[in-house]
Parts: sequence; C-alpha cells; structure tokens
Amino acid sequence: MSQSLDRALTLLGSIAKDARTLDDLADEIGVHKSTVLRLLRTLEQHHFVRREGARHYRLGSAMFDLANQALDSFDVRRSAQPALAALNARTGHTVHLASYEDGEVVYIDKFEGRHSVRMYSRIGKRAPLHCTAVGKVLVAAMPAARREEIARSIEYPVRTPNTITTPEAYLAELERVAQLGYAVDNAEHEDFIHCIAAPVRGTGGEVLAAASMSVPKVLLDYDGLLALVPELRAATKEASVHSGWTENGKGH
Amino acid sequence: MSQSLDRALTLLGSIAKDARTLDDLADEIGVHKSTVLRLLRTLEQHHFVRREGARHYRLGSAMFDLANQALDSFDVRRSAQPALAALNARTGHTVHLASYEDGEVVYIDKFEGRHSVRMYSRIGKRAPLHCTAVGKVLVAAMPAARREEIARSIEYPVRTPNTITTPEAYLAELERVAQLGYAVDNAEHEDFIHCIAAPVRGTGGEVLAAASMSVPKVLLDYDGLLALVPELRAATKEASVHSGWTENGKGH
DNA sequence: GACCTCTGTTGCGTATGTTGCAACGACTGT
DNA sequence: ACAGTCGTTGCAACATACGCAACAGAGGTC
Repeated sequence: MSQSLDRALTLLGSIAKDARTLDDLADEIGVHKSTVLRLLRTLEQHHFVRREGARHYRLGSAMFDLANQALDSFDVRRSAQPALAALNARTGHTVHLASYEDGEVVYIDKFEGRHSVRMYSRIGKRAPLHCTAVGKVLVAAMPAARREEIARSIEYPVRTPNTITTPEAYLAELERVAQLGYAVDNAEHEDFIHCIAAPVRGTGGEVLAAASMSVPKVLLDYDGLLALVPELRAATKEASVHSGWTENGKGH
Repeated sequence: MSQSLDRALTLLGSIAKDARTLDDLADEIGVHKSTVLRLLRTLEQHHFVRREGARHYRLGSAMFDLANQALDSFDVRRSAQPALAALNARTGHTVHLASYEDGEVVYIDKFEGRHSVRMYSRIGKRAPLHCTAVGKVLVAAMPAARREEIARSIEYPVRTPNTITTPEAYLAELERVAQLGYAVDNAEHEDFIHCIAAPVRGTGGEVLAAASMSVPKVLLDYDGLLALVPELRAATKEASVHSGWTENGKGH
C-alpha cells in the first residue's frame, strides 16, 4: 500500500540477515541504490539501522527497544517467567513460551537448554501450527468451530516423515490434545527433536500461551520425553497461578 | 528524508507506548487518519504491527524477530551470557551488559535481580554516557583523543545531585576508571540506585562491552557495593575469556 | 426504535514526495 | 597514476502517497 515503507521494511529484513553493501541491498529489493541510501538515512535517524564503518549496516537499538517494550506488554511473559526459568534450570532442556498470532505460532520467550545439541529458534520467530506441540495446544484450546476453520485454512508442509499432513488428522490430534491437556510433537517439525507442550491459563481459565520443552532425541527417547510431562505441567500450573488462574475457575 | 517512512517509524513508537485509536495516532504524527490507516496496513503486511480486535494496535512479531535476530549478532552477548547469568544467580542483583552506540549506551542484555525494588531498564534501552557506570567503562576504554572528543560533544543533563556535569570532571573520572579497571555510578543516574561496571574484552584485549551490577541503596551501602567489585571482575574476566581474550594479550 | 457519535474504510483528483539517472568524490588495490 | 569500488548529491519527471469528503458499522443515549 505504501511503496517506500514497503521497501524500507523489506530492507530491514535484508539487513537483519547480514550487513551488506548499498548496491547489494538495492538489487535485493529492486530499486536504485540512491533510493536505498535515502531510506537507510531515515531508518538511521530513528535508530532502526546503524552504520558500522564503511559498507556495513546493522539493525539499530530502536529495534531492540521497541521490541522489548512490546514484549513486556505480554503479561503472560512476565508472570510465567519464574516458573519456566525454574523448569529450565531443573531439567536443563530448552523451554519455550509461545502465543497464537494470525495462523502461526510466535515464540515470546525462550530459555536455552544446557546441551550442545540445540534447537534453532529465537524469540519472535514464527512457526507452523500443524507440526509444533505449542501450536497444537493453542489451537486445541479454541472452540470447535474455530479449530475447524483453522485446520481447513492452514497449509500442511511436510517437515519430517512424522508431520501431520491433513486437516482430518490434525483435528483428531487436537481432540486428543484437548482431552489429555498436553501435546506432543514427535519429531514432526525437526527430525532430531521432539517436544511436549502444555497451556498457561489466565483468570477465566482461558489459554494465554503455551509452554514447551524441546529435547534432542539422542538425549531422551520417546518414553523418556513423556516422563517429563508431569514436570512440565507442574510448571505451567505454577505459571497459570501467577497469571491469575484459579483451580476451581473452570467446570468440566 | 523519506516522509512516509519517517511517519511510519514515528507511528511505531506511538504504538509501542500503548495501543490507540486511529485518530489518536493521526493527531500524534499530524496527518489524516486515512494516511495512518494505509501506513498501518503496510506495517501489518510485514508483521510489524498487529491489530487486536477493534481500536487496538500492537507491535507484531516481525519486530521481535528482527530484533532478536540482530541481538544474536552481538557475539559478546552469547559468549558473556553464562558468566553473567551465574553472577546474577549468585548475588541476586540486576546485571546488565551494555555496548557503546553513537554517543549513548545501549543495553544488550539484562538479568533481572531478585529484589522487589527494581531498576527500570530494558534490553534495547538507551542511556547517557556521563551518569552510568557502563558508560564510563566504555568511554574510558577509548584512546585519549576520542575520549576528549566525546566528553566535549555530549550533554550533561542533571539526573541526581551526584551527576557529573562538566567535561573536565568527566574526563578526570574516566582517567580514574581506566586506572582502576572498573567504574562506579554513585547514584548519579537514579537517586536510589548505585552501580559498578567492568569491561568485557575480546581477542586483542579490546573492550567489546561493559557489564554492570545495579543495587538499590537500601539494600547495600556504598562500601557494600564496592565489596562486590572483585566478584564482578571475576565474572567479566570469565566472560572475556569466553570472548577470546587471553591474559598476556596486552602489554601495560 | 430513531438519533447521534465515534471508529474504520473507500474512491478520487491533485500536489507532493519519491524515484532513477548521471555525474562526482572518496577510497582501495595494482 | 589508473581502474574499480562504493557512497553521495542535484535535478527533473513521474508516480505515489496524501487529504478530503462521504460511507458503513458499532455503541451509546434519550
């Protein structure tokens, strides 16, 4: 809708990958380098971009500033933090907190595992709904109609041999997740990693976010992973309590 | 330089503060609301902004994504993390990692203290050079000419009765910091908090960043704070080693 | 239930801002 | 000294983003 803004935002993406020369950036978004220069200058004024020596651009501090300011506004993040940090410290596994946004999952917090084999993720990263444990938890928490609507609308790209590939299979899986109260990603997203996830609830029992543990398969087999479920649920329960949830707030 | 981009970036700042109605945003940047709408739409396409129900806008995931992607590119951050986290866990005080950027200090990592009285800060936040311990450490590490240049060019807004207010006093302080190898902010930034900071060094002995501990005065008096210096320096030394620094890499 | 206000949304013509070009200057390496 | 980068500037032409005004939809009030 707004051309120059559109170009500038695309530019930010290119810069984030790694810092480049002016013409490279120009080629990448298909405009003249002088145009890029002017956009960069504006971005620089606002501290969205910073120049590092010659021919080197990086994202600037305004980026971090705004982002973390916004992250703070996710109240779940604050209230869940202690419980998740403790879970991470106790087990040594990677812990994620994720939220539903617009047909995808967004990681809003992360606690890095202690093992050398690590999952590649990042706060702010987006992931698919159909092949992540957090995705399943978040969608399973929605009313049946909305579940169906989402299941029909999303794509089912195959990531591993275990990936769910049809709306029907996904809906069945969601039903199971809703029953059990937790979800599993049995190497459906990445070949060498499996995860478990459980919901974090708020005052009215509504699901605010999903917390997960990701464990490399070489470290723990499937049964070993499932054995961690009680520990995960204890943590999400604690996080829920800190988020205003009360045991008797829900009926079924 | 680019009007629409300029407006859009300002817009992001307004949204970050808290979500508002269209006309409010329009008033704030002085344009017609239809213009704001179009800018927002473009921002939304790129996931920089997300609409939340009616009359509610928030920063979107692209923001977090890019920001954290960029934070990852600060290698110091990765390598210093374990040592600083340990320091934070051991002492319970707030630990910051900061870097110099363009006449200011930028926080690139933070480990929240366990006490109820907390310092208000945030990753990505910018702070002045003249009244922070990290600022002093970073500037003190520069060659004399550059120190002087910076000392003359920055402003000296008074934050507390203890704030340094002249280039001369600042330069003298920097000299002391360079000698001692650490810096103190004796309630020069905020009335009720004092800090100590020390440098984190890289392969060539160059200063990559500064790490600090911030302690409320009610918890620890000035002498108590200074007593923590050895612990802080042990942590920054460990962080430096992880960043490639070697003891004998420097001569004086 | 009719009226009013407040919000978000669209079409449209125009002026404004943005673009690409080409030329220049600074810098690097040979 | 020269060719080859890369960043930067002025300018003229055009496209684009702008403000306007009118509409739609949601709440609220009487």
